[in-house]
Amino acid sequence: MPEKLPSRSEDFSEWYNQLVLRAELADYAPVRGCMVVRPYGWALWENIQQALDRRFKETGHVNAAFPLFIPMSFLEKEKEHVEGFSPELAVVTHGGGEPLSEPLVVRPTSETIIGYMYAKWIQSYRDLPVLINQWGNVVRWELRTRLFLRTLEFYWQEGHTAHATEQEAIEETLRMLDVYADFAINDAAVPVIKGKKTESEKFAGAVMSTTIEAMMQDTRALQSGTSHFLGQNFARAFEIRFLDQNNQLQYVWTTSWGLSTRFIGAIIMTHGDDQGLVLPPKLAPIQVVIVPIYKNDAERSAVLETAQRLFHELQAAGLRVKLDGREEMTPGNKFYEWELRGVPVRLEIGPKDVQSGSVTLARRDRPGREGKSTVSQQGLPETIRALMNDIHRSLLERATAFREAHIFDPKDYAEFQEVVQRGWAFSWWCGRKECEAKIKEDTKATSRCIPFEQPGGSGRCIVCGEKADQKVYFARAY
RNA sequence: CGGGGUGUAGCGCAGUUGGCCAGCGCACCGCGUUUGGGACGCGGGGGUCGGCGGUUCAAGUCCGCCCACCCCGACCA
Repeated sequence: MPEKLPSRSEDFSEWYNQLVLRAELADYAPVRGCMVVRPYGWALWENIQQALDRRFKETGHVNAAFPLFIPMSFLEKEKEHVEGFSPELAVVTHGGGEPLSEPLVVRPTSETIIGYMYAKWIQSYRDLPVLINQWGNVVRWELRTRLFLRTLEFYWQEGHTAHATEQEAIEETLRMLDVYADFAINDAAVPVIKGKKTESEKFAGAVMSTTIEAMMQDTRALQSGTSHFLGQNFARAFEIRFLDQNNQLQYVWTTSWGLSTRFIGAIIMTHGDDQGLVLPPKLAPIQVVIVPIYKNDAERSAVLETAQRLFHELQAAGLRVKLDGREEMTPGNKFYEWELRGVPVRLEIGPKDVQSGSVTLARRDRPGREGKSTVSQQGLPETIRALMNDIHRSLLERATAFREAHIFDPKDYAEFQEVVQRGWAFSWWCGRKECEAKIKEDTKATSRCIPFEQPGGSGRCIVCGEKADQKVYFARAY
């Protein structure tokens, strides 16, 4: 039978790589750094999309689609933007067998081409705000790639909004960060910390970048979603102007915000265990798997009849259910397989259950015997709903407790350098680039965010000892 | 792009100082027996040994070049 997964403690990154492949979330494509998202992985992504899209619609956004190709000159219109992205651009120089008069960039993000269109569409304050989101793919020519975490091409959504006032654009930026945090916590059971990026970590072309940061089980940080206040930078670059109520020509204020398939990596590394994936119930492609157990034909037909009846009952109750009727595989083998693939709830139905009107329930967040219980077939959908809520709650609690146990408040820089190798440091920082750079140089840890939730007061910079009025999370990051 | 490593069946590997027909485990296909935590028997299919060139009577094995991938650094959602 398939060998065991490497354990997280012996080799976390190998655990991750093998898990992605073996759970059939994704596979390596024939192009270096590119991945194929397999049906199971895509189903997970579709559930993420639905959860987010619903929230985008609720907050007044509409979807649209912009081109994959962007004229090179567009990128060059915003100075910081082009400086940030030019090293990682894929550029198309030929089309239809002829050299192009102007190279086309495969979009690394769409601020520029959307800015160009907004300039055409926006004339008056009556046209504002523009609240558009796009689901799509982008390409960034990364040097070191990992499935889901960093690939040359990835799937995401990017929201792009334009507003009449700075205030309104900042509010939008923060509102969408809240949407991400709400999704992460309440749908993915991934606890996140909301905050601001430092100058050196912010998006190329942004005035302010905000982020949700999550801690993986190896204690590294993963930026799981970002929302940017772009000020008038792109408005000026693309002449996005409107006439206000006083007939004055003004530049709009824009925002952009994105969450990518990287989030799948966050789910894997937040909840996964040594048996495999542990998917949060609300996003799991299969929420309940039914494994029938029998020895002979008589048992087989009785068990399958019950299994099918319960399958339809659960399906009718709106649960994503799978009945695993494969004849060639033993139940034990199926248990291992569905555990590897992270299905939150497993239902075992055997002759004894048929007899007594019960089923055996196994919850994925507690592997082995410990997670098993026998429950009545009566009211099974409700029982399972309650169980899934409990699983969600316990995943979130466990991940939060893990994170809290690995956030440190080092007393001095020596201790800082030590703790940042086994967790995050939450430390005072004076705000100077040099101190931030020294940390990166000495420890490979970077500033993750300046959390909105601050202890208040002031302290001394962990590096230079100068007065500091903000505390910052520092961590090694993906 | 620098440092290190690996390329033999889908996956994991073995293959002696070069020697006849390139092997093993798992997976896969067929038949039968099995099935409450990774079943078993029998029978099968599957290979330009990463690529190109060289040395040799003879290359998976020796030499050169190239390619791909993995790990470590510089860039990053």
